[in-house]
Amino acid sequence: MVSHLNNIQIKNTLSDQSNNTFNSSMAPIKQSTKPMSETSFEGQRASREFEEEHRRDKRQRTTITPEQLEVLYQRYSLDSNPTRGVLESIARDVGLTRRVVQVWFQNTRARERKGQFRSVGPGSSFTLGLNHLRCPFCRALFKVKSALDAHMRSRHWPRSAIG
Amino acid sequence: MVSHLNNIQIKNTLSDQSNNTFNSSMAPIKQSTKPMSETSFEGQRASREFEEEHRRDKRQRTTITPEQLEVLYQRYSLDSNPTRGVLESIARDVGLTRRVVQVWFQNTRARERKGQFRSVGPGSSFTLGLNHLRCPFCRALFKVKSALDAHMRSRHWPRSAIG
DNA sequence: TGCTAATGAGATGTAAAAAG
DNA sequence: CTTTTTACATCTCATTAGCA
Repeated sequence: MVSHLNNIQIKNTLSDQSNNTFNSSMAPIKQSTKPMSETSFEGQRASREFEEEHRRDKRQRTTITPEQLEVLYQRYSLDSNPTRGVLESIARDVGLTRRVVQVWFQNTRARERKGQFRSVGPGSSFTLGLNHLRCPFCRALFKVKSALDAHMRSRHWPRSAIG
Repeated sequence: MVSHLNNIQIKNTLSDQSNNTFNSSMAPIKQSTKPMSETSFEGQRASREFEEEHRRDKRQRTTITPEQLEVLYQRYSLDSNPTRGVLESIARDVGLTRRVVQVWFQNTRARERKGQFRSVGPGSSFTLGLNHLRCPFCRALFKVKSALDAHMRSRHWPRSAIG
């Protein structure tokens, strides 16, 4: 239950960012977010390529790009519980490791259970802050739901709904 | 439960700024290469690299040139919420760090939200100090709107203003 | 002095880790 | 696997401060 009094726990993030420049200490290559080869999803991660050898003490947070997200959601709509093989296929497809994709599916399932999953349909919206709605695919912000809906329809058409 | 933190918890306010890119702090490279105006203060700033390491108590204000502004506004008109990758692309494009461009977009969004996309204070009175209109791209001043419009058309023609 | 780049704090989203 | 927690990344909003 982590009853440590880590409430206070001054986060070292302050010093983190400072000395976070690519140090020379080569940490054991855990191979998490390897710079995917020359797939269609390479652009955004260019700046992270020299981050592949992650820091020992730092958590390596993968930034999933909107393009990758779109594919992931699309596959998720087809099967939210893919087998290991399918998982690896998806991973290769989007250019992420199997582990990352797996975690994403786990988190997305949990998110959906909690009811905060891409409710493209009527009803709930992605409220955030005051009157800001964020598109789940790209990160565009909108002030009203109708605008977000229009954006979703035009830019991220849910073709998987066709039956 | 998600017991949100009511405790002290020193915030990691750095989360927004100085991220892990090759240029964390210092690095007087930020100053954009001034194309035409070779002023003297630039020289003294550049030659102060070493001293800058010790005294970084001063805030480093980047001067964005009209040329850079023009590109920034152009990209902004296409997408006011660029993804990380796009942001870096823009940064490379204009020759500024990603952080600077990011801050510019944040400030510009805030400015736009407040209804002052650029200049022109509240009350919709075009009075800018002394009945002056300022070009959003360069900083040229005009007394009447028609003059500004003409200037905009001739010098900063918005060819792709509409996506 | 006005405009605005930069900073700080609070809030939100979520990838990754820990607990179950 | 699920549920919960942690850490990090980014946003808004308010404020500070640098330069023409």
